[in-house]
Amino acid sequence: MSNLKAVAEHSKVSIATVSRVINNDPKVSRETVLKVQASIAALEFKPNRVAQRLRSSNSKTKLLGLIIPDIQNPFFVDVVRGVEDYAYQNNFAVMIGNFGQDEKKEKLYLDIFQSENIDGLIVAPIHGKDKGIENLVKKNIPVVCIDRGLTEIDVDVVKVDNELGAFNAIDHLLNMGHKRIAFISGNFKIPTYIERMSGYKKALEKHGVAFDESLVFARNTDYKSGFEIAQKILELEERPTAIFSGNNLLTLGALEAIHAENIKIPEEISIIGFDDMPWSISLNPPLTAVRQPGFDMGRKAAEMLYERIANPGKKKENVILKTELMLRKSTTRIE
Amino acid sequence: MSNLKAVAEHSKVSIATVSRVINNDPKVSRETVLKVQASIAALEFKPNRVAQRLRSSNSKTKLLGLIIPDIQNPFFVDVVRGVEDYAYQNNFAVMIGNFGQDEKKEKLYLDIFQSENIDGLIVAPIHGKDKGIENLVKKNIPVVCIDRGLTEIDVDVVKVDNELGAFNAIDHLLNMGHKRIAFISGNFKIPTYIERMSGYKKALEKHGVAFDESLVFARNTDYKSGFEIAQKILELEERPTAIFSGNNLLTLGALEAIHAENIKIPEEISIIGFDDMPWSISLNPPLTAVRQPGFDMGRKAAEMLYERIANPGKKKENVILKTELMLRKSTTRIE
DNA sequence: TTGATAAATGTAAACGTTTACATTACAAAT
DNA sequence: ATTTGTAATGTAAACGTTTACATTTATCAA
Repeated sequence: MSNLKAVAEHSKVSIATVSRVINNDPKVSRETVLKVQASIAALEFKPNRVAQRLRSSNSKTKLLGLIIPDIQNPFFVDVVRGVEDYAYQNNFAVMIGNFGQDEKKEKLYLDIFQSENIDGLIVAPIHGKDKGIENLVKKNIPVVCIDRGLTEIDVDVVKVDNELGAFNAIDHLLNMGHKRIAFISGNFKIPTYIERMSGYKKALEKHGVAFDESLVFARNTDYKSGFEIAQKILELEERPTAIFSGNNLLTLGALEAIHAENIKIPEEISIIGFDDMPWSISLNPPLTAVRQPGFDMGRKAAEMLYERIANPGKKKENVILKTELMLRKSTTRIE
Repeated sequence: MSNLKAVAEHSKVSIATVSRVINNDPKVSRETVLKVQASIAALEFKPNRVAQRLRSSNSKTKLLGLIIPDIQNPFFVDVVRGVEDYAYQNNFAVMIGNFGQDEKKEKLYLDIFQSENIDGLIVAPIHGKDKGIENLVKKNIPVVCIDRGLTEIDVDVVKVDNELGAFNAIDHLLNMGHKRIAFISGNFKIPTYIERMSGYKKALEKHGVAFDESLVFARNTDYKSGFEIAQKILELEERPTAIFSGNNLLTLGALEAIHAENIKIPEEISIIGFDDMPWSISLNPPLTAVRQPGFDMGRKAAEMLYERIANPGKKKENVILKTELMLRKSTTRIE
């Protein structure tokens, strides 16, 4: 690869001048700008971003870190797309780390990204007391948390009103006459699920239905967990009339378990899933789901990160986006 | 962040010695190793990967580029997971670029990744004559192509036998008595679709069914295209009895169009999708699909890249993985 | 003509590493 | 006592930029 020096020699100026040209420094004459640009084109010179990043701490070389819990979860894919969309428009490159709910892996990515001198980080913390992320914030590295916040420290957050989202879903079921509603949750270490649980309880309260702990199941957030938990639910002596499933992978697993038992949805059991997906409408039957605006969350987070990089001292923000209950065919009224 | 110098001062050795310690250079005494390691721990020193990368060209700082056409396509998500899995085990970091079938964006990522001094690149070329990628290969930057190869130049490739995959699907439909089989394809600039088309034709040939160009539709590879093309297909005066859909997003779009018209699958129309997905089994009805081993492709590509980095001169490889036809409920026999 | 001021360009240090080469210390061989 | 060899460590240049500061050149007022 050609470098500044080569360009400088080619156009018979100093490397400083070339550097100024590529950085649009106004104090270089029109004439030399053209000359240098010609050389740059001739030699197909591209500035080395590694050297740029090493030299200048002030985010000349735009690089952004994005750490997500599970790239198999289409919700996070939407988030990635949102971040990437904004980044691309603003000439940032994005480095993605996927930690699959493995705390060690999350830590590793935190370290690597730091060592890569990223300008800022967007991350979905594995839990609310994530020390690794706290440290970054304390070091004044720009951080925006997504989907989940941090409890011990003030930080920018973009999330969804999980409590209200869950509340609305359960409220809908209760309105349709359901009383025994099972909840397939993710691990309660994850703040999101704590909030959804809280929405679940509040809705029951509102309708004067007693909370029954034996209807709540929390394991991992993957397909298999959904499948296994649903199997257990279906075996219960007094079978629930409805299931509220905590994320899209759990829902898929649950659906498979239900279909495997040849149980009819919604006649024999109703189901609402958290997370709406492109295929929800093509499922059997079309799934009633709580829609999270993943793309918007990603975009908003990137935007906020951008602002924080530009202005590190500014007050921390807490953005809460709305969910939407998408009514389809997987729920029905019972008496 | 603390640096080599700080550690050197703390442990009263030269920075060269510290560098040797972090690189496990055998020619440093047991004693000093311990002393330096203590300082490293005390100061929480992490080597700056940017500086490492700048200084040493020989891939000390393991960084890998991965460029994919569409992160919304779960097939590519599987590929990403495969690559990441291998990378993580071998202490590589992965930088991901998603170009959304936009050639400009692909070019930009190619440039950026190069400027980032990546050690190697895994990429799904936008078409077979991709000059940008050709250039990288010519510059001896380790490159592995995935899903699609390059026609003009010898390069490592990991792909799937698209022709055979499509052949088997169409053969299955023909065996069940279908004669008018529509093909919802992606753009024929993309080699994958050329190959699938070829399999489609060969199957027709085998069964002595005349090829009817008006049954082939090629547009983009997204949800919307699938929906719109399916609408057109359903409006055809003589409606096809089966649809072969070129990728999972197209399939989803097509399904929605079919459901919107209240047309029964498979009684009124059969459908097979290329790409099997976790939710295929929960679709209405469970979808017969051609399964591509995305995760394995990703892992294999990463592995090959690793080998090429270690041994740049080695002969280029061409790995072709098998597809599998997952028989479910979206196809039926007709007379 | 001179001196002052501004504009354009150049010089060289710095960013945090790696590494070729030089130096030191010490044991073993002469 | 001198040489030789080896192991451990240090010195300084290099990677490709940016940028504070210095220098040159041009412009213009006096």
